[in-house]
Amino acid sequence: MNAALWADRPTRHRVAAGRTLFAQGDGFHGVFMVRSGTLKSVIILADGRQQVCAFPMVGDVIGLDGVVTGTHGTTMTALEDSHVREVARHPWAHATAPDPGMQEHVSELMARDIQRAHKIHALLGCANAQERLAAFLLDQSRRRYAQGFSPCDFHLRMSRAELGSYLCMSMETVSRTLSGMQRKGWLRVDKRHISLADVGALSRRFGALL
Amino acid sequence: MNAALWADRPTRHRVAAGRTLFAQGDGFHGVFMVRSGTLKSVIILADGRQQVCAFPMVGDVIGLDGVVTGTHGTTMTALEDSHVREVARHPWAHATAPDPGMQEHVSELMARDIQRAHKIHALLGCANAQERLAAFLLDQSRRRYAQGFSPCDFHLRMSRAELGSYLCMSMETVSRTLSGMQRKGWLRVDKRHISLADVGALSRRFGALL
DNA sequence: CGGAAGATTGAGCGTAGTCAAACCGAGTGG
DNA sequence: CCACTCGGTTTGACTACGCTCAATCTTCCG
Repeated sequence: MNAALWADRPTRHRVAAGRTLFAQGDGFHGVFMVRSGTLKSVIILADGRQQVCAFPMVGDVIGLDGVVTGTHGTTMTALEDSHVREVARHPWAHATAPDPGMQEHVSELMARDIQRAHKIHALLGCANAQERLAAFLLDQSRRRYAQGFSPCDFHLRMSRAELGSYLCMSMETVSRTLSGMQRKGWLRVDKRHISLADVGALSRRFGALL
Repeated sequence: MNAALWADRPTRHRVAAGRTLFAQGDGFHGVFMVRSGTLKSVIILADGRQQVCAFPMVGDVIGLDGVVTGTHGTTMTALEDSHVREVARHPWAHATAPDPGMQEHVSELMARDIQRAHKIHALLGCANAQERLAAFLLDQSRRRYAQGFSPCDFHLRMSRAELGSYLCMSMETVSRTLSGMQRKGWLRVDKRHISLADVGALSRRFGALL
């Protein structure tokens, strides 16, 4: 809400593309807010299987999951050169009266995270491959638009495999489904660049999923 | 952590089986903690499709998602007669200095919710029907055990259809998979009663998913 | 130029969904 | 007491969506 709250905290970090901010199992460092760029949050199961849980972007708060256990539950890797700001080192571990305004704000962002997770759960349970992908693209469109960019043209920062993991489908299905949508004239795909032909029509067809 | 914090709040509610505590779209009432019983949290998409997001049980905090938007994002229905306690009516809506200890505690529970959501996402992405169901049963086993009950015998409070929705599979697949596990001698199924034959063996085989 | 990583496309297969029938237990009422 | 309904469950048969395996192509970069 009011980012100026932490203006006096000089705890900025640059995370180069491909570098990890923190890894699953690491001791809890703190909570960060993404200032620029895109990252991916990955869970690694005990047997090595991996799952992308989120693609945090500008404004998102990351590292919250470590609050409970004291160790991070996911590995956070930058998909492109990104900047994050540490908004709280030990927001709840120390009983030393924390900044109430900060905690209030972080709580709101946590609630938004929970809501988002529920929606993804619904998406995975209710939607097929095409619907999932369309919903994801519409979400990306919205978020880019909210940042002042065109809602019709944007670059995906993640590989087909990463996107597939996030949406719980194989990268081949991602590729095939994108091709199919292009064949239907809904969008244009050029590598990772997406041009939505008619955002309104897409929203009307797939908006129920968001 | 210290439930005594709110001991002076007499805001308890009884929710009879089948009744809803709050519905999607309702104005935000408050945050509740489950004191007894089991509920289900359901998202209803714009086109009517439904998705079970969680089965809150004793100790879980519910209603958090309404904090951001001011309206509840899910419908919360009791699967059996349950009791909840309102732990905060408007924890963040009013800037009037809220109880910092309460907010701290709620934040921890929100973080746990986020972690849980990530694990479910991983489960849906990485595991097949059998693995999902086994992971769910092991989770139930643990939670019952944590409440002082046997980890081997417990009652499922939800129907096959509700369980299937939660795990993103059809109720027929739930039924078939349970039958298959019984055939392998891993457990006994009698209606909604589950008897795990060897929790250790199950954990060894499917523990990687939790 | 050659190697690597990502993306696309095809062929074949398998898991889980859909449709349908039968079963079961709990209520309800004739 | 039996017949009936109704919701939940089980099981079968068939289908299809998406996965796996594999080949090809592009782009990027040493």
